[in-house]
Amino acid sequence: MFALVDCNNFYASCERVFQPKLRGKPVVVLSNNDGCVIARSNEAKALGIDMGAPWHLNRDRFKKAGVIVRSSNYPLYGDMSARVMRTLSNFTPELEVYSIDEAFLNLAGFADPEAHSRVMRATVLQWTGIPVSVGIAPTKTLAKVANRLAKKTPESGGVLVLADEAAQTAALARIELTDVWGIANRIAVRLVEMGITTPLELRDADPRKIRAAFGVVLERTLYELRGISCLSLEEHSPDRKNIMASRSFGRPVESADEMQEAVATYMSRAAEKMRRQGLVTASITVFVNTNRFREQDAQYYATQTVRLPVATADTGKLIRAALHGLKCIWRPGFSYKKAGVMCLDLHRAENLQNSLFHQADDPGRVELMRLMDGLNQRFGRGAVHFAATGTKGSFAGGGGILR
DNA sequence: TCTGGGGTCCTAGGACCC
DNA sequence: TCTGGGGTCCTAGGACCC
Repeated sequence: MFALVDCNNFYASCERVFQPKLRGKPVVVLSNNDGCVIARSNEAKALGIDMGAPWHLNRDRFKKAGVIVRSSNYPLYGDMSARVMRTLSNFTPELEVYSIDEAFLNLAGFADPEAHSRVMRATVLQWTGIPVSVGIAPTKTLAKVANRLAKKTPESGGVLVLADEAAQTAALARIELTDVWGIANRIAVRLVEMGITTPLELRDADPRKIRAAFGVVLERTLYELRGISCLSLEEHSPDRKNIMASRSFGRPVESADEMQEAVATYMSRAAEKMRRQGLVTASITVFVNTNRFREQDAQYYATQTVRLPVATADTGKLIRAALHGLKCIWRPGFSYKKAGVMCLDLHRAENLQNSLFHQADDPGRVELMRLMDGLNQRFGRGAVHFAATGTKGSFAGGGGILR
């Protein structure tokens, strides 16, 4: 049995923990630059406020309705998330932190998963102040369905189990195609064109047809809806494959100096993230965009990928590379709205020696190779392993004999 | 009439998630 | 004037290899 624990209206709930006067009131949290709505309390949802609603188009309406507005505070949400996850880990041997406000739990072996989950839910509320909902089912996709219904059904007390096929069928009859995990608008439209208009019809469709039309991902969803588990719990999150740092600007940027400053800032933020995860990058991409909402303006989007001679997380080197990339794509005369950097080709820092000495004529490389050859001749091929960190164009590192 | 049969790697684009 | 910021996976097609 899987349980999906999802924090209710997470960012809005975090704001409430420290400002009790917000309880019972419509609260929304805004994105960066107060651009648009990214979280709503139940009271705000009841007023018909949409996710993603642009703030500047709704300011007056919110004011009239007495909506309380907060700018987002990500350090707070990250901290609250860690507290919730720590609390959950007391209730299961296996926990997958799926997002900032969601976790999958393995509840196999618990005699009464529902009772267990009710205690867990009460404990999270008591210890952190965050209300959560719990959906329990034999597959992750059905646990998502159960969670959604737990939120929609006040009588459930925030915990809902879909153990048998009868319960699952009744549950699937209550939701739309796009409520199913993995189905968004585009796929829903194509499914409807095929005559599949509800989650139940998808569950009971021919898996081969679904695979032929949509691929293996949706085929898995179909089986998961039947209660056949295709997605397992992933306790240890694998290394990131990309790290991005980007922002929309509050006002359009037109000067190259200002843009350089922004790109340097994003690059150093990305480098910090990378070091925290023990990673280094062998290439970075810089991108700039004009404002896509201003259709009357000339549009320009550009990216430039810069390959690094040496994989690194060194902020100074990365900023120099990013600024070089920016120079290649900078076109004066445009009003830029957004920019960012992305680190690709990530490696674990401890495996750095593989990417560090790309350049055959690097004096550090030459010296290292000579050393390694000598040692490998004495101790056998592959006997010597070097861990190195690159700084200032040369190398510093240590080696060890593996066998 | 006949025109190998596999592989891998890379990139771009499309779709999804929170 | 003002419309978020991150991520993942899959597929198709081309280059290239033996």
